[in-house]
Amino acid sequence: MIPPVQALPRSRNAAATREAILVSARKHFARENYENVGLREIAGDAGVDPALVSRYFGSKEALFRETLRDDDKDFMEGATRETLARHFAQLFLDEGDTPQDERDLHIDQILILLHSIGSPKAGEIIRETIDTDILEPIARVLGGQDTEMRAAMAFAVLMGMGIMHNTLAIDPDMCSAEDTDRFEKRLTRIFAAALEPMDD
Amino acid sequence: MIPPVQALPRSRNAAATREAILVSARKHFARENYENVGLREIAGDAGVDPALVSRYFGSKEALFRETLRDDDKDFMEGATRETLARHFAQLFLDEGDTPQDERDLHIDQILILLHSIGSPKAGEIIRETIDTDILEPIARVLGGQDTEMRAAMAFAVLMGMGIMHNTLAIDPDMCSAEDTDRFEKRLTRIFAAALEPMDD
DNA sequence: GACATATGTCTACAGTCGTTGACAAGTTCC
DNA sequence: GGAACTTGTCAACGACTGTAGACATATGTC
Repeated sequence: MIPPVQALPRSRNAAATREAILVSARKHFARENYENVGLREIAGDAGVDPALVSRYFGSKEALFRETLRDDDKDFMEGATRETLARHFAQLFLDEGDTPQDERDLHIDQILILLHSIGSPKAGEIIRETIDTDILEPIARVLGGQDTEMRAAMAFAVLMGMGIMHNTLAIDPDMCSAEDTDRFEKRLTRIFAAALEPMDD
Repeated sequence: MIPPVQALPRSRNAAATREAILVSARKHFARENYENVGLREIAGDAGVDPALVSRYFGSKEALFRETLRDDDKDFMEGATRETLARHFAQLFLDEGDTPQDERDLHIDQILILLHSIGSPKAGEIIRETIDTDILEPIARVLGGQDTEMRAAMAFAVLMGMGIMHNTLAIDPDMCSAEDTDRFEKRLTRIFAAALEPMDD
């Protein structure tokens, strides 16, 4: 189903195999639940013995946490207070001008969040990640009243849409280009309602 | 942690114990992942041998499906095209005039959906439930263009907010009554943006 | 009371899981 | 070439899971 991450025999190199395991783990966690991903599958796709995973990362939980780590991740980059709503809509619609592999990493990481959101063991890790890597950056860009509230609500919308689209695979059929256009317009309108300060 | 559903010894009564198992299952699935809920826990809280669960419901999957079934469930009852946005906001804010136990059942069922959304085995069942029990009723009330799309987007918002609040327990701190008020206003505005027909 | 049936329990199986410790095979350095 | 170290494999443990079949016990009927 999922193509092996690293088929070629790797010369002995701790850093490289560690990375291969991490990449394989990201791929799997982005497709399935925390509890439904086995260390044996991760190791298998990385071309490695399952025991190595435990030894390199300590535990499955630690591996999962590592999976979400990203040193230079700022997905609000380039967004100003005025373009926020459109920025969010683009984020969901997979547009914008971020380089492809960086974008893929971000998408995988968001998918990981969405898939394991209901898992008690992964929950604490996910909560932290959302707090520090997502909500705070959003709130920092926002001005005016209720920055925390608005950030949380906007991300809630993004999350709901993401689950609808990726996890549940429920999509209103948008056959024509006009349909897509109206969807995008409405999406921007919703994000605006969540993000913009109250005017009354 | 979770108090036993039925502590008293039950006289032998197939229908009653079946119901007790179902109630216990609902409680557990509303608090944890599909794979993290064991038949032994469900049976334990129902005061019953684990084997009985398999015998009464056939399989864990079938039990889960039964958990979501509700013969007279129409959570759009009383909503008109004009009051929709407020109806949704009230649904989330736990207001309205539905009787308490019926409301509790609905909330538990929604929590079940949210918690196991990432589980591959429960996924198909959840998808069906959302389609027939939620999206279609919403779309039926809506008029005008893009009824499916608007229904899906409104539910996505509801789902995102629900996960934020219940599963992730992330809430913008709303200390004062005015905070809550502004939250409610914004929520209604978001739902309106998702539900109302485009006017341009 | 005795039988038949419905209801519930007990034991155990086959499978999966994460993790560990002993061992093998490379690599590096003297 | 041999020692010291790193890197990877193997086998297995203990804990857990959903489920099935044999068994026990209560209920209902004659």
